Amino acid sequence: MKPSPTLKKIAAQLNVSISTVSRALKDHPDISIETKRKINELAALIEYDPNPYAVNLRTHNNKEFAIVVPSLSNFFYHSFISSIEEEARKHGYSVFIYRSSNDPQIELEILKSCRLKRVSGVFISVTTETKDIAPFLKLDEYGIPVIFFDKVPACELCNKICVADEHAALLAASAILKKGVQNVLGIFGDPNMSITQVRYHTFHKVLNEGNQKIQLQSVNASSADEAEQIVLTALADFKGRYLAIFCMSDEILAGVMKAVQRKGLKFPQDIGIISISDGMIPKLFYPEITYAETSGFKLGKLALNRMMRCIAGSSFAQTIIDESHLVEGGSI
Amino acid sequence: MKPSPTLKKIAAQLNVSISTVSRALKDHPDISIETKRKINELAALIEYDPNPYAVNLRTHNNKEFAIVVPSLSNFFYHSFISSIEEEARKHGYSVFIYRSSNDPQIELEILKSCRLKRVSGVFISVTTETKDIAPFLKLDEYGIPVIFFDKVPACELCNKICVADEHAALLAASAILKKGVQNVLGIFGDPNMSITQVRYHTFHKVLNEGNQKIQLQSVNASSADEAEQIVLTALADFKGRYLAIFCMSDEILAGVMKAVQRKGLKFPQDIGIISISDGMIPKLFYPEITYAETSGFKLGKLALNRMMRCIAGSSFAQTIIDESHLVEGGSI
DNA sequence: ATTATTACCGCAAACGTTTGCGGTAATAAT
DNA sequence: ATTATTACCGCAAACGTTTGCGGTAATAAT
Repeated sequence: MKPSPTLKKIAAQLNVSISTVSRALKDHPDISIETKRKINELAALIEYDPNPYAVNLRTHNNKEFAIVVPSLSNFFYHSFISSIEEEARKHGYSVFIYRSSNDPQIELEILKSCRLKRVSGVFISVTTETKDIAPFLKLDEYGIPVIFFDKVPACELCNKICVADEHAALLAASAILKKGVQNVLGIFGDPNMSITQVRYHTFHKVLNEGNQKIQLQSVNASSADEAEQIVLTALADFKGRYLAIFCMSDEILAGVMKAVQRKGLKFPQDIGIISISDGMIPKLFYPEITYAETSGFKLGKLALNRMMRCIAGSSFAQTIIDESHLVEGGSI
Repeated sequence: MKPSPTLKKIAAQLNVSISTVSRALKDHPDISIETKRKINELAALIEYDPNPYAVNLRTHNNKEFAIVVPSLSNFFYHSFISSIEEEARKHGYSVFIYRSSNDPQIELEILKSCRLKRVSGVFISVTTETKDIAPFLKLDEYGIPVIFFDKVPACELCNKICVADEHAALLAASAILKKGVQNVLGIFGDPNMSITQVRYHTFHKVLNEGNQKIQLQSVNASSADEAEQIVLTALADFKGRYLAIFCMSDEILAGVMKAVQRKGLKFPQDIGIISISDGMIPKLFYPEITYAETSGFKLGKLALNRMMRCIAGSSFAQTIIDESHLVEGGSI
């Protein structure tokens, strides 16, 4: 366990003061080029790097962003995080990721840690059980901007970056209308989640506003297995009539596909399928599933942009919503 | 931007010294219960939390692990990381995740940051281009244990945690033998990766040692699309004969399934499929794909256990290899 | 030859902790 | 009534930086 190089050691070796070394390494104009040269040389030789704890204790600022997510296994997060990281690096920030395991207690600990470490900013997708936004406001009090994404709390004066729930649902519904399908089964997730409500509402509104007669049935499924069962019974109900199934999420799509394969149905001939997705699952099937895309990439750039403004002093709260687009796969 | 509570403020308010406050909060026996009570009360009231930078500067130890991965979109990582986190929490450690984007340069920066922050330990899956292990040895010099997992460098005296490449390939090959299939197509990934070599070697060895006459053909595919093409041409070659396809990875499985669906083949009747996987992709199909599992969960526990021993002073390098098991899905 | 400017550097305090050591008042032992 | 013990607390240094301020020697201006 060898000791780390410090300013003090450089100073002693070169018979100068610690302040001089510190200033030389920061290229301060007060220091002569000759001493700067000597100091930089020695520093490079012994591989000096400033102790971040000492620096932070003194200066109270670090260049780090924290991203907090409930889980890692999510393609949307993946693209969002990649995007943020790439952009943050350009601004000289590094980012690390915390995982809350969808546990509000752990989330709280993570937030506290972010606060104590005085990170420059926090991007967070909250737990499904997160109700209390006080801890987030507290971060703000300490001058740490918080930007919510994907799973956002119901809070007016927060910065939020949302996937295009509404637009995606609209695109999917429009696609169904264009196909002239008569019977539609919509499968949605947890009815308590705002994402579900928005998608449900928009989907229904668009389908009902179209001047076609559509028999629309909607149900909620809390798991892939449940979605599978729903489809199996629906297939019996709609026997003989062409049915289009709308899947609100990848998880539901997975269950639906299980049922479709189990029954040996071909799409788009026997049945129509359309989904909202980040694009991974839909591409596993043939024909590929048609979906309204919710990619995190552009959103990440927007989020970081918003963050930089917050750091620059903007206290203006804003909700940014991405646009979606339809990816035709041939499943409807 | 309100100021943080500090020991000094508590001390001033209560007319005691900073040392007394510090000791009281740590339940030091030198402090009377009465003063302890007062101090703890005030600390709770103003929500005092020690400044981690000051603490670390003084004590040189934090209770944090870093996990470094090339990418987040990987189910094996997901289970491995979950497992590590869960276990680490029990030991009072928190963990954060760094993402190298498979870029050796970024990886280097992350390692440096880990070193400067004197994290308690690093779990890392290296970049595919990482050749130089010097930076890792340097961490060791500073007393920071490094445990490699999944993508590990060729280095004898390192702690490594590996998925059960050999065992998984063996299980898959044995399953094929048991089914008595005559024609086998093995599709493997990048032939330069050690993981590919091990799986290839074992798979071939087991199939050839079985005293059955098997026509085995193996190819490498660097993408899902390539795997799909391979299957399409193979189906023409093996026309009329029952074929079993072994997929070394999820990516290859995805390509294979594309071809199988495109041709409208049913498994296990028309074709047999078996894979090595963490279990997500295989469960999307019906029947589910039979696969040899490479789960990170148990491995994570083992890795953390090894880490705790390293921290306790063990300098003994060890390679831990997980066992795999076959998950029957009905695809062969 | 005195004064003002410039170039260069160091002192010392501060950030917020932890901890060895010593010190006083109260109690217990001679 | 003196000495030894105990209970409780504070001083001060240290961790490794940064930075305002002042200070000296050399140069430029009077």
